[in-house]
Amino acid sequence: MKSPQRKPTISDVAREAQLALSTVSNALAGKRYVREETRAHVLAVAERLGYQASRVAQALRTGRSGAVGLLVADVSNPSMTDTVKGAETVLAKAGLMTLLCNTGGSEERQLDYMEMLLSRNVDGMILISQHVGPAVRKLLETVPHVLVQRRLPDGADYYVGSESRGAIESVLQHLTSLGHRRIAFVKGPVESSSASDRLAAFIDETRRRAIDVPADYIVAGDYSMQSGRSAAEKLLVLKNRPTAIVCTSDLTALGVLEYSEEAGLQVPDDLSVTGFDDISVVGLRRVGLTTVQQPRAEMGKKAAEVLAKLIEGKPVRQKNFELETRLVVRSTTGPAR
Amino acid sequence: MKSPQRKPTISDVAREAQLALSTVSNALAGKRYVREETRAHVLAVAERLGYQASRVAQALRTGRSGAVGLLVADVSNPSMTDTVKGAETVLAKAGLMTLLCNTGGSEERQLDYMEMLLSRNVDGMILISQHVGPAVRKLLETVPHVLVQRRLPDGADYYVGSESRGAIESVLQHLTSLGHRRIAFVKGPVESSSASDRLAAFIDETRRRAIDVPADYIVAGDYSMQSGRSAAEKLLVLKNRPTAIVCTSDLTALGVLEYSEEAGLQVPDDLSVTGFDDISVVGLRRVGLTTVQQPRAEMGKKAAEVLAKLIEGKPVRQKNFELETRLVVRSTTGPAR
DNA sequence: CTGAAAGCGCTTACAG
DNA sequence: CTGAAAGCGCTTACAG
Repeated sequence: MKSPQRKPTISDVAREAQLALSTVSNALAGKRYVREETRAHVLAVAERLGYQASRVAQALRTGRSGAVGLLVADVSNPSMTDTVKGAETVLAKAGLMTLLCNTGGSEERQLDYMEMLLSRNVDGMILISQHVGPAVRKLLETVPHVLVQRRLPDGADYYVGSESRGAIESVLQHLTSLGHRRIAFVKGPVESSSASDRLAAFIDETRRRAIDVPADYIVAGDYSMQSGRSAAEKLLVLKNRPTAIVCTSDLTALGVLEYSEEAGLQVPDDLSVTGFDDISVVGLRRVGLTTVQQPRAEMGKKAAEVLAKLIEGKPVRQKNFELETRLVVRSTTGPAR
Repeated sequence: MKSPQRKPTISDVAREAQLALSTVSNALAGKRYVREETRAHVLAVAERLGYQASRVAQALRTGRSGAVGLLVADVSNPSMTDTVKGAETVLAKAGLMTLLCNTGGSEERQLDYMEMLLSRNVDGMILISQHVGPAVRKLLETVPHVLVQRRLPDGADYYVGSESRGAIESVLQHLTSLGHRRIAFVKGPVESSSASDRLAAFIDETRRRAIDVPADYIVAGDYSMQSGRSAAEKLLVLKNRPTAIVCTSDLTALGVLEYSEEAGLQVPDDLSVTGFDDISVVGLRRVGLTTVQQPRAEMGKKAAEVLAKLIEGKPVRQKNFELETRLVVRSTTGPAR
């Protein structure tokens, strides 16, 4: 009579099957030469006892935990959430569990999490828009990892992002074709490489089109809705007010819209606004935001695919993956007055 | 000279500190009687070597993994995402890591995940809107757990939800005060206890107010935007068309709005619509959805708090937590014509 | 093809 | 207050 509480272990299976522990292990793993009958017998006994191998013991013995750390600034931010889901789904298929770490954008919390992950022997990490300073890199050296949306300029890491330059280019193409020449820009967080890519693209593209961008047309932001509001607040009091505002996140664009409409402006008659991401709600006709569609779920999936390969020791030749973006024109952009 | 690759283990610390392994372990754990000087010495050596205890080894030895499974149907669904974040944050503070499991609403995947979690010796589980059938309950028996938003009628589990009845009551109070008598209702998924709570409340409250609800005023839905669209499609062709549609999720309400406006109706002049959740975007003036605010983050936090206590073996007397909801009136509801 | 033994890195009685 | 030893549940050379 076994205690009903205790989970059966591999020894229980071995005893019940009248075989050595190692034979059971080999049979279960499907490795080495185990006679077909033996294996079948082992499997049957394991099944009957309801045996489930302890991943904890396996992890200790093999050094591989079958788990991956997923670090993200804010899981509840709609522009991250699909990436998280995409990554988790692919990881699960690859037999890897996801340890979710919501860092809130704090480097300290990020480092704490990373150490916890390392003490749990994670097989790898995915960092979505995380800090990549020296302390972080130090820890990353010891483990396979993929960076998403934020990287270091040296390009030494595996990186998945989206194509910034083409995106900004298509936004400017669209706005200038509507006659806009006074175009402002709301930046993303300074630490973010994708934010600086977009800014650089904006500067280059406006220059190329001989569009003059006064210094006060470029305002700070951090991808949040609130930063959109304050950006709008600053831009709309300018003497030579912009006729269009390019935002680098949908939430920011929504903040700009909200503030501008509260201030009595008509969109798009008085002001055109563009976003970045195409989060689900902005496609509603009530919102109708013109924006750059980013393949958010695909970015998560791609990052997970690359990481899974790295973990399995398969080579991944390409280091940088810049997925394609696409401009979606809706109703927040119109002809310049 | 140590290999730079290998992480230091407790033996390394013991050797370096010239002490027995067990003394180091005791010093680090802060347990038992270890002389202050000894402890200080151990700590210093551990620090110097950069020693981090292996959680994997600890988990195997103690049976406690310090990890918790968080099961959710869809992390990218804005009505779940704050709950996930709230739970993760509180768990992290309690020293528990979160294993994220995106089940996609499939009971099979849920069960697979649960077995994986069990094989990893998780200390507990939080199930957000998950299945709670016999197979699931069987597995739950072996581990502390808290259910969120969906429970079994027997009330045997710890449960965190939101107050459905008062919410529906306030919606009906609001609509009837605007003169609505033809009020339709879009249901949530049938397996969901909160969905059935809301339906029951709707039926009771309309009856109490002597409002007649024809059978075809109550239509199926699953909280998704798409189900809102199809619900609207069905409702708007009825001969005796409703003047108001009560939805049990914001996404559904957005779907209803979208379809109705495409069909040429004016909201709220031709039709009033209410939601449930108050996800962030519906508060924008462009959307302006009248809805029931649910304390989503708090639900996650509460669930995590309860679970953390259960794991620490502290008693939690209250089994059911129904957090308060609040009606937020915006611009999708108006007088019945 | 099968079995006996060591060991992954810890914690915890137990003895001193 | 400190140390020697067993054991958590596995996998993996190694020998047969």
